[in-house]
Amino acid sequence: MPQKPSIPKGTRDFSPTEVAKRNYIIQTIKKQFEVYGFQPIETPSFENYDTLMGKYGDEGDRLIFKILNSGDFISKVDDVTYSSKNSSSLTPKISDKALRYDLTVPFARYVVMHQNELDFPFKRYQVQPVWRADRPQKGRFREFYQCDADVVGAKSLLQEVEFVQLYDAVFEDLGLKGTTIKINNRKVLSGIAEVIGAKNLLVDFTVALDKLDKIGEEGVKQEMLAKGISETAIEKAAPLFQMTGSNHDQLEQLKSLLVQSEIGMAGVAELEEIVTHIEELGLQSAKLALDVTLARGLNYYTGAIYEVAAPEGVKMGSIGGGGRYDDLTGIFGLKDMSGVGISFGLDRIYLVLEELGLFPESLGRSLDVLCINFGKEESLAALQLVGKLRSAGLKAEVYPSSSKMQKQMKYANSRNVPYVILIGKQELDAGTFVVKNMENGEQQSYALNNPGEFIQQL
RNA sequence: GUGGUUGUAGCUCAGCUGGUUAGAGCGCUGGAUUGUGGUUCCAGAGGUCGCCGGUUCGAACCCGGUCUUCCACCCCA
Repeated sequence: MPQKPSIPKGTRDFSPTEVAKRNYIIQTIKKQFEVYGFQPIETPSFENYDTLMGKYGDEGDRLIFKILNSGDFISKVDDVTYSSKNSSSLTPKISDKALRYDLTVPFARYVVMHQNELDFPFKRYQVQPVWRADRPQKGRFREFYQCDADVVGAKSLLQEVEFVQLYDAVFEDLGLKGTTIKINNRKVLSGIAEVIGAKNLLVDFTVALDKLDKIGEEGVKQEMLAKGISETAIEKAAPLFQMTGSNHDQLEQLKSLLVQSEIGMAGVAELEEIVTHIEELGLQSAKLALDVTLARGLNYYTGAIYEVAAPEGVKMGSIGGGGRYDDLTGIFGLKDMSGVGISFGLDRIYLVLEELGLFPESLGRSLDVLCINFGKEESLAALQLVGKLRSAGLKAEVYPSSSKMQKQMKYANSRNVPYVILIGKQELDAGTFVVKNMENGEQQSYALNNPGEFIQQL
């Protein structure tokens, strides 16, 4: 009985066309990363269990794919743990490796391990798959690519400014107009929590606030109440729900709200500097928008937070995100190493470009020229010609067998080949080859000993 | 992790209150057309109805389980 082929939930096969499109996005991103001075590194697909666990919160721990130990791992578990049937205490005893969950934590580990070889500030980029044991949905996979660029060892806000420009540059290159780069600052959120007297409920407060555009003002208030935030605190936070106007208008409103909070004012000052710089430098097609409700779950962010929204009308979660983390390497024993970085979600950008029809047409072209095969003698001449075309950098091939012309033409058609070359008996005798333009059907004849004439026409 | 949803030919989908040999369009293969594709005409191939079990004289259809898809939570790229 043959096994029915299948792949795990949330994973995908990629066809030649899909790979071409994905590579197009990756190359565009990598090119800008390098133009901005980042260097590539790669890290293993799986890390030590302890490297990853505890870095992403309880929710994150649940979504990490653990790798079962090799050998007779179960016999090494003590009876008490084994019979307790408690997954969280049993897992670390039967698994000491786990699949990479993102690229930031492995990068932090990398920086600490290689600190003596690195020149700081160190700017690295990394394009690799990550894995999450999530339940798949549209734009959510269990295996997907992240494209990260981070700087460690530089506290200057100029880095934050550059990352906004980098986002803009990539989306401009991809022809993706109208993206919104949302920006906020963790210090502002801390300040607000402080001012309203909910300092110890910062996380619950920000998570609830983050949902404003989704569940509305009433929904947010209810969730805050449910999380134990007092009504007077929520009352004080009320101005946040009505923040309107330009980035600067909103900053002014924040200032009056946060005047009592040192950390809050520091966050506002940072935001102001970034926003002002970007205004002076200008952006090509993206829009920078201050969004006080932007929270982002990852708890290692300490300063700026970014999130990129697809153009209006495209229903898709964020296509990129990032921020400043002052002490990411601290957990691995390297103190005072500030980092800031951004990430592009390749798979989601793909879906957005597909939905908007923004992939260049040439990506579907796997072949520039197909040579029709008329028989033994003719195909030899065809191979010689194809060799010259290949030297000129054209993707060219001879149809492998002298099937019916109709079949060969159909093949050319379905492979989207723009030019078909015919070398039959007549041409061979005359020392010529005929080029058929598949788009308009026009045919032109060239000398076999001078294919350069044809190549120049392209 | 919670709740829901989907699965029929390579693709997109029909298939009535359970009732003979499960259909269409597109695609594919062959022919009309022995040196010309994307239009047309003719013919043909192709299906364990996701999988396992149950109810029934009888199941694509009803029930249970399982896998998958998509959606809402949770969270997130």
